[in-house]
Amino acid sequence: MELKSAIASLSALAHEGRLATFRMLVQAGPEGIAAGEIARRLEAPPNTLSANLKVLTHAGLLTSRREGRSIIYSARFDQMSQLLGYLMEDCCAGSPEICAPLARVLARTACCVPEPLHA
Amino acid sequence: MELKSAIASLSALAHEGRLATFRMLVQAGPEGIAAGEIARRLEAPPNTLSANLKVLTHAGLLTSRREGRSIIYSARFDQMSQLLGYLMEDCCAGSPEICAPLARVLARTACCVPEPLHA
DNA sequence: CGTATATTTCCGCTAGTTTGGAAATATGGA
DNA sequence: TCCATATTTCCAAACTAGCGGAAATATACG
Repeated sequence: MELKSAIASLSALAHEGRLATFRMLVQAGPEGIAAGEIARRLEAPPNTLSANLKVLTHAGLLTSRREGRSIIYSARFDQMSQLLGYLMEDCCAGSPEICAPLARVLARTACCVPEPLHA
Repeated sequence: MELKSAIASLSALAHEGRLATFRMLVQAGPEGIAAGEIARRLEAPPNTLSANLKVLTHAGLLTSRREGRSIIYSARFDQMSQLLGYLMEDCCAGSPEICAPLARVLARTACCVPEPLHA
C-alpha cells in the first residue's frame, strides 16, 4: 500500500455514517449485507447511504455483488490488512515493549492473531 | 474507543502531510522528533506543519514535550492500538480464515504480535 | 536587556465535501 | 407488458478543511 491509497481509505472511513457502515460489514463477515438492509439498520436515507457505499467501494474497502433485486456489500479484509500494516510499518524503532498494548488489543479481536492459524 | 473519537483519529490521518508525519513518528518510537526537524525532513513550511501537529495531537494520536527551545513530538501507541481494535472489533463473524491475510500483514510488523512478548 | 532560534497563532481565500429531494435505472414476478 | 421493489444518479446549497504570509510568543544565551 502506498500513501495515496492509504489516504483514500482513511478519508473514506473518517465519516460517521461510513465508519458505522464499514464496521457493520466487518462484523458481518464475507457473507455481507444488502444495501437496503444497511440503510434500515442505520436509519439512513437510501441516497445518502448509496453515496457512502460508493465512496467506501471506490477506496477499495468494500466489494459488492448483485443477488436478485438486492446488491450485497461486504468488507474487503485484504485491503484493510494492507492499511493497518501501512500505518504500523517499521514501528517502535526496535522497542517491542512499546507495542505491547497494541498486541494486546489486537489479540482481543480473537481471529486476527497468528496462533489460531495453525490449522 | 467510541465512534466520535475514532472519527477524529481517522480524519486526522486522512491527509497526506499528516499521515507522513504520523508514520515518521511511529517509526521514530517513543524518543520522538522535534517539530523543526520534522518540517525539514518533509520540506513543509513551519506554520503548515504546526497546524498539522495540532490536529494530530488534538485527535489524541501524538503527545509533545518541551526540550530546551524545541518541542518534541511522539506517537501515542496506546491510542493507535485502540483505533485498530475499534476498526476490527468482532470481525469476520466467526470465520478466522478470512482474517488470515490480516494476521500475515501484522506479523510482518515484527514487534506487534503476541509471540515476541513471551519474554 | 537584546538578539537569535523554535514554534505557534491570526487571517482571509479557495477548493472540496456533505446533504437530501426528486427522478432515473435495473430486476423480478404476474 | 406492467407494476412493485431495490438502488443509484443528478443537482444545488451549506458547510468545512487546507493553505501560506506575516506577526506573535517562548526560550536560550551573551
